[in-house]
Amino acid sequence: MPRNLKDHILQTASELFYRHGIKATGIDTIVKASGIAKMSLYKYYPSKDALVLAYLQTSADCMRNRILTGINDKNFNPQEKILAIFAVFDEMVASPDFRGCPFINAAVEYADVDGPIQQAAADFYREFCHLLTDLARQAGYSEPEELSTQLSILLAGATTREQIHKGSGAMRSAYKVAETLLKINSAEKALTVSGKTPLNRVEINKF
Amino acid sequence: MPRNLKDHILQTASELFYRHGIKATGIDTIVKASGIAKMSLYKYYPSKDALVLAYLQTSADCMRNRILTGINDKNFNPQEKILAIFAVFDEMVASPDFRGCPFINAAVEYADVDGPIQQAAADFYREFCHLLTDLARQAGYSEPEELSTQLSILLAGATTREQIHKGSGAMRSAYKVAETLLKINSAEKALTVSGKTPLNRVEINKF
DNA sequence: GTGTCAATAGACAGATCTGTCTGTTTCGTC
DNA sequence: GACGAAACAGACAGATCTGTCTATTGACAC
Repeated sequence: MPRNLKDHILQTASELFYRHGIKATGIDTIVKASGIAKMSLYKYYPSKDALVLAYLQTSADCMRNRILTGINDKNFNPQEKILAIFAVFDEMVASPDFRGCPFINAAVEYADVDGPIQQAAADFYREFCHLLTDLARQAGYSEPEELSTQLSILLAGATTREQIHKGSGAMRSAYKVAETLLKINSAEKALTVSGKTPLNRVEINKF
Repeated sequence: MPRNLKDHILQTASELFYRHGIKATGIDTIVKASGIAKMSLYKYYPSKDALVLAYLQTSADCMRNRILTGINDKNFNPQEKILAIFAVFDEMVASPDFRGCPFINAAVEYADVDGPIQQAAADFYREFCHLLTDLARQAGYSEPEELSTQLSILLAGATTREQIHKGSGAMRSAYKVAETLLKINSAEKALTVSGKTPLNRVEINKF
């Protein structure tokens, strides 16, 4: 059912790369699974590395979409948006197909290569932290970069833990910690600015 | 300089596995790097998988040693021991040879294999969480398992982040969060038990 | 010296992987 | 029906990987 051959190849390859790992997925496996000819694959993707890069690209697009949809659909304030990101991640790890973060996995598989694949993985991570920092800044926190680092650590750690022990509920634990951090930093910031503790407006409570 | 041939092979293999990845390290590479004959390797380790398992075993031993040394040397109380674990991890990620957690990396490389390698990785993680839970219980926290989950998330997340972006100081951020969590949960526990807030005894401040 | 045994050196088999090449088939357009 | 481009089918080269095999070296006990 390939509406577009190039996309069909990429989609099949992406599923296999994510499920079994990149190095464990050979070209012949992709060719057989997608039911296309090997020459067609090499026509659209001149090498396996090119295909892997495209896979990481679409993974980044997909992730970005899910996150932005999750935080922009309802009219959340910045603080609520941050917590909504944890809800998006909780959905992700709950999927039966979940097998960790594609970027971290790729970075691990291409250990010593300081090439485009490592770069792509690091780039997405950087972009993601940037989003968190922006939200923290918009929410008015005094140390947005430190806070976003802490939040990204929680997300990466819970993702990893769910990868090793599926269904451990790690993302919900991470959510609780994030809630705490937002409350505390919010209070600190308010104290330094206005001298009194603001209301706690974090009441999404998806969990 | 092989005092013991078997150990020498394992040590060389371990360094290569950790630095370049397991699948990226071939038997011939190990043979050349260690300066031994291939038959010697297969005499002591009947397959590459056996060598990988031994690698994970020694990694676990090494990690366990460092952690236990870090928390048992001085006479820390349980709360201080928990924070001392973060100090040990901060030392680890600061090493120029640091390239992430060997167990997580192995689990990622052997994605779909539900065999002994995945098992060994999951086992260490479980054992480690157990230690954290015990310490949390000894410290008297009301929800030791939830707390240990949160702490392990912080450690795994900071380890991952340092792997992707070396020298980002993620472990110190994780340390700060851990400190906060210990304070807060300590207060909660004390309130439920005695009705008043205890002194904050966490004053290691290695950072 | 001689026998024994661990270790070496390196060829080898068989499998697998990436990437190329050669035909053949299919299908839309004229 | 005829043409041409796209896709298929699969053999093939060359590299690499695991694991085995043979022949040789070297050291130590007797």
